[in-house]
Amino acid sequence: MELKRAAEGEKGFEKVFAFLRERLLAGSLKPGDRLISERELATLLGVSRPIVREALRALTVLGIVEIRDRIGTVVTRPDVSVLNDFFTFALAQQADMLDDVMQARVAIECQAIRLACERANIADFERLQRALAKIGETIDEADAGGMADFEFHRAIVVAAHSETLTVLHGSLAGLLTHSHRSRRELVQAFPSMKTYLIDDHRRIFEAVIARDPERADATLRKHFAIGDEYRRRAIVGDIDKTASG
Amino acid sequence: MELKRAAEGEKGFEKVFAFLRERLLAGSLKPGDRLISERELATLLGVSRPIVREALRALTVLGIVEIRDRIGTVVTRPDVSVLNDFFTFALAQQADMLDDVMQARVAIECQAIRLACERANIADFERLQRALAKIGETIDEADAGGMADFEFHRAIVVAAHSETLTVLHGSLAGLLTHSHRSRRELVQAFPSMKTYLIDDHRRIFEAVIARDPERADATLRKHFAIGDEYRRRAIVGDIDKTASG
DNA sequence: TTATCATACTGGTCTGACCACGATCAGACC
DNA sequence: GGTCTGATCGTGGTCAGACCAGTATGATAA
Repeated sequence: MELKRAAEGEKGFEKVFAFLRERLLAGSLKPGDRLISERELATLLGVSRPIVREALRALTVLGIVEIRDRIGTVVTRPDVSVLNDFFTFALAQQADMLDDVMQARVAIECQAIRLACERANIADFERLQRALAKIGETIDEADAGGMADFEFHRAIVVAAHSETLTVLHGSLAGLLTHSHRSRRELVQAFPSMKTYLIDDHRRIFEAVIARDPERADATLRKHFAIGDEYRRRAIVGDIDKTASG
Repeated sequence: MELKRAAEGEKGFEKVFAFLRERLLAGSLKPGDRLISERELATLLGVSRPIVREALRALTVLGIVEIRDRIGTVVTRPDVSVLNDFFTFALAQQADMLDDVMQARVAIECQAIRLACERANIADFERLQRALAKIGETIDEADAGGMADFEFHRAIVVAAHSETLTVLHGSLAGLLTHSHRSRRELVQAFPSMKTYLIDDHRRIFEAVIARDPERADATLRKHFAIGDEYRRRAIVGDIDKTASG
């Protein structure tokens, strides 16, 4: 794609950034590797050092690279915390993005649970079971409860044994972390939510145990839909009429 | 001029970045606002211009700000597409697992098609229709055929009207681009694949038109599964016994 | 009033320098 | 011979001033 014009057409910052991007994407620069010095990079690409520093700083805020004072620049393992930075900024005005990110999380998790049904091993089952138990134990605690919820869903993705899905889910879930707290406050407003949380997660767990992808997917999807419904009611101010039907 | 390094604790880049972050989070800098010039910012914070540029560039890659040549730096509306860079880099480092990335793509696309069933408008339908027609027209061409295939799937995601999904799909599809060519070569080896390609995409299209999320998801999922099956056979060297199964 | 042009300002970049500190290895010391 | 020490070199971190190429604006000319 656009990787090939790296050394030629672009100029200045773009040139350096594209150069490094190419190496990073191609795999010739792996996590742990140390880049050549800023000065060498500058002369190599025919630009000045400040420009090189712009590019390195850009990669730094993207979490791709780490500049170590008086040591050098090393490639790091992508860190999700970058997304939190972005998210903090993004949320300053545009709160509607949350729903969008949530859609992506649902996507990843539903695919993950399908794979989990195929690939999960005993250890995965046990992890899910522990997370499920934790959800029951911490149902009345806001923070711990949210944590337990998060752990359960993470366990699903881990059970899929797909690193890509794990990374994506971790990133997306991280973005949603900020809203977790407010979401858990719903539990106080909607007493019926407690049984929903416990039963729903148990049903999801059972579907995975049964290694039934379709059921697991459907159950998980329904789980998210109900969560949305609760949130919708909270906005409307409709307090717990769920039992009435 | 005196150097006031101990002034604010942070220094250099951090100082500028923190300064701007404050204004951005506090809301005193809103989208559309134009920042003061780099030179003014530099003298204001007691740093040099290159440092200011590092900070501005950092905000640029985060999608918070846009540097316009000879115009100035303006605050932009946060855009999810900045995550594209991050995900591209992050996923590239585990590129050995193409199949893994494919799973993520399936995840995104299946979720997208569900949303598309709800949100697609006439323009989306028309785009899908055009892409579908293109697939039929280019069925015998390797490159154009692959492009048409990609366009169709992209049209699905676009129809979901979710920027996050679009960005993620774009990143993942980009990573899979390298394998596209080899995949299209299968069409030559498996004549039956032509009807598969055309009919399958048409069925997917019809499901979206019918606004039937379940059917669309299932059909799309099956579409991917069949593609996998063809690839598996190609590896085994089993040439076109598809009609039998 | 309108059209043209000079000027001041913007970002984009380069050059060359200084600092403080880590790494390294030769030489001194035990 | 082995260990310690210290000078040198390389690194990132930063600065100051300069030039370029366009834009925006206002003053001047038509």
